[in-house]
Amino acid sequence: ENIFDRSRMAPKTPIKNEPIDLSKQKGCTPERNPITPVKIIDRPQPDPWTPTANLKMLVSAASPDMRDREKKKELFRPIENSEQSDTPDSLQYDIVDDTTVDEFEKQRPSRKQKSLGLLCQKFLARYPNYPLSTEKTTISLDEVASVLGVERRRIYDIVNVLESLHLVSRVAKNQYCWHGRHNLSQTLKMLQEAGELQYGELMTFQHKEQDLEYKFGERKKETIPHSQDRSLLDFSEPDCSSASANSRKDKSLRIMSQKFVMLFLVSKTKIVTLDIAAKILIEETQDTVDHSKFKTKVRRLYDIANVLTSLGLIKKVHVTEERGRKPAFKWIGPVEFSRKTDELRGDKPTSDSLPERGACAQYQICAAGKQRFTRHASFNGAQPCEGPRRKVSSEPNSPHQERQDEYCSKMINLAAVCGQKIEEDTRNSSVTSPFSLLPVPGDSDFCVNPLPQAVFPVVPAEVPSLSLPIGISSQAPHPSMPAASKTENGKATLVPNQPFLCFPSSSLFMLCGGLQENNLSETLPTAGDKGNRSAEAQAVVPPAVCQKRSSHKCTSPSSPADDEEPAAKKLTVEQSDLPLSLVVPKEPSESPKAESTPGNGCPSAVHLETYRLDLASPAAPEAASKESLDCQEQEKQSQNADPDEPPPGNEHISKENANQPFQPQYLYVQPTAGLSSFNFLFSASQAPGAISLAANQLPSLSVPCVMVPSAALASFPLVCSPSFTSPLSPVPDGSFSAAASMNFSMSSLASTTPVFISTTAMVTPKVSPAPSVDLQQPAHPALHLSPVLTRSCSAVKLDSPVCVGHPVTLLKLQQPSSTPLTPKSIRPAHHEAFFKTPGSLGDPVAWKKNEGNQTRNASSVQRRLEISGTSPD
DNA sequence: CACTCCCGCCAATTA
DNA sequence: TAATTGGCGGGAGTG
Repeated sequence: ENIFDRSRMAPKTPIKNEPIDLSKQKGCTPERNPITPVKIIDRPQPDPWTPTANLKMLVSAASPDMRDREKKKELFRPIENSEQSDTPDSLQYDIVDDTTVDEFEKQRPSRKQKSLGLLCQKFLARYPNYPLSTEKTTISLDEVASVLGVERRRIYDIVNVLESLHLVSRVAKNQYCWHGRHNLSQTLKMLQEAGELQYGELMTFQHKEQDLEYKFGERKKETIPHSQDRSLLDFSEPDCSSASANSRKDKSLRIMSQKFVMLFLVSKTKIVTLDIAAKILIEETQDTVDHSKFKTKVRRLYDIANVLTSLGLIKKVHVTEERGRKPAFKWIGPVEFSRKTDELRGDKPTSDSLPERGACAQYQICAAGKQRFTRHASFNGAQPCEGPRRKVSSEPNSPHQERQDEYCSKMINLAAVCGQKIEEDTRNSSVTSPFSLLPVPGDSDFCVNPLPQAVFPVVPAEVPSLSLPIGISSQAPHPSMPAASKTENGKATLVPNQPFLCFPSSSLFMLCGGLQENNLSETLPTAGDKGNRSAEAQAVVPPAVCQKRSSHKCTSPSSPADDEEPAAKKLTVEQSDLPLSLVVPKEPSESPKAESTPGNGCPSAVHLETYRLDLASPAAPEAASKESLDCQEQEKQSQNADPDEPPPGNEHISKENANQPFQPQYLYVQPTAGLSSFNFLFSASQAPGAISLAANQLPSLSVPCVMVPSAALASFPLVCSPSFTSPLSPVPDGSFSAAASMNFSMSSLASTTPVFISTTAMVTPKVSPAPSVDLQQPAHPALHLSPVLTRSCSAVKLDSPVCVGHPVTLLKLQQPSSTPLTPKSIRPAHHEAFFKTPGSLGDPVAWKKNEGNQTRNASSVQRRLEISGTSPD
């Protein structure tokens, strides 16, 4: 392509041709360039005349308009062509320019060519979506600005939004570190959680109230009264005392961006209209909002929306209301993860859990002030690149909150609910999905490091297929992304010589063999309920199988049935795919089985589907699921699928257990998008029942499990295995019951850092041959868990790292010699702070907030659940 | 004309 | 104090 371009370009800009750029870029960006669109990027490289930005600057100075325009055009062209339908025009345009004199060029590049969205795409094209952990990609603002031919100011617009999603972090002046999408799902989860806290109630309302106006008026009032909510929100408002300091921050594009994203994540329809968003984001009450302010907000939202669109997270649509057609954006990014969390947490969040989380989230998001988070460092903490942060000038923001938001969100929801027609915007529709697929087998990031001694049977080959890079990647099969599909089709990518499978960080899998002991007891009635939520696919495998897997791909017939059964299994699988994340409404009584059946009308199923739709590439999930299926899973699924056996999930499970000797079993949850951020590991021994076969159901948490951030998993092999059985399990809601012991590994750990978690005991990384077995779980899992956790399942939400941290069970190996991470990269402190439970945080404020909200939250949650259950959309 | 949103002034923050 | 960031809103491009 480069050549091509040059040939094309050469005539135009002789000067520009310099190879150097290429080298530069390479240096900057790791090899992996994303997708085709990236190519576009490549062009820019060639374009850049000078290796040094300065030079460029000079040149541009010399012949400002012309040069810039040319550059821009060139840069843009590729993108436009690929993305936009206008192509024809643009092409002509380009051609003309090329051939003709500069004069033509002067016809300024259409405004579109200068759009922030386009610029952002160019920007993104320069960096891999999933950079290797080893490579640190630093972004020099000056350089990027010069290369892209724009003023720095514009780069800030992009970077700020990216930073809000933790795709980049500020390392130093003029320097940002590119993280890529590795943490995106986690970030989104967090945002979702935070969003739920802030806006969750609204959702409920919307459901109830159909009348928009009603909301505006009365609802607003009602909501306001909840003073407690306020506390949750850290966003300081201008009025606050600290206003001066905070004011800027408050309005910051970053925060706006996060809030904006939250709205999407909270919204059932995933559609948010600009005006509503603007209203919500405006601090003042809606009524007071003056027009100018509103206008300004909208402008900003466009800026943010452009970037998000470039990221492939949203797309433009129009909603038709009574009043007319309004511009809106629809979330097309991963959704499930969020759902999962909910589910996991259980509907019934204990009062504690929710608040806590909320608090944590809040901190991150909002508060810059308090902790060192100034720049959202909290999120970044784990990342290698992290560097100096700006000082936080002021204190904690005043507790403030925007009631408005709530009601705005309500409104939004209502609107959505009310039935608006949504039209995709033609403009954006063409946008290609930004995600690059990089599930490269070889990629270090995705590969699990082999332990010196393969302790565990590693994930079977089957598994590998499962893991895809974050939800998106999983979708590879999607037609749009042929390349991906190919790779993925292959089942597991094993790294040569390595016992472990490579998988994208997001993917989940797992397993360890555990002992079986009480398993049966574990199957609880709850399982059924929970089952719904619970992981879709779980399988119990005989030990033999495990071994096989470990060493070899699943192809081997470890389990008789496993290998074959494709069709039926697939179907089941698909459903199962849905990650826990999906909001599966917990339905109280429903047995999972129904869900398990494909096509069932179960609400959960519906949701799942919906999500899929939302996903950029709908097809992907299925494929992913297929791939992902393990033999075990397949078996299970097959069983589930079997019409013959519709036994309730619990029974089902138990049955299996009975049939098969308990031995080390593996359970893995598919890494669907929802799950992407977290991985669950269940010991086989654990209550199988808990993990209902039913695909969509969430497993009951009663089972001891370990949740690990996907990132963590990716980097190293996990060992876990709480073999103990938990007695409790009867948590009706399926939330993780107290019984379940859960350990979270912190994402904070650098991906590279190996983490081992065992419910019972610690395992040294290298050593654990059979950690699970060896370690005995204390009788009561609760011990390990923080009180909070024990109390409320909800607290345990998968996603929230918050919960993590309980020292006892968790082992963090901070710096394994093996990992190259720089000391900086590892920042336990941050993480801890970030994730800590409120109690651990010790932040009084947060704590208070939590408490205050607890009751409320719980109620809201339930409401939500109900709603979700009933309305599949 | 309504939407979008580019552009760049200039203030807040940092270094 | 100089430089970096980034809020903000005028007003232009687009349909």
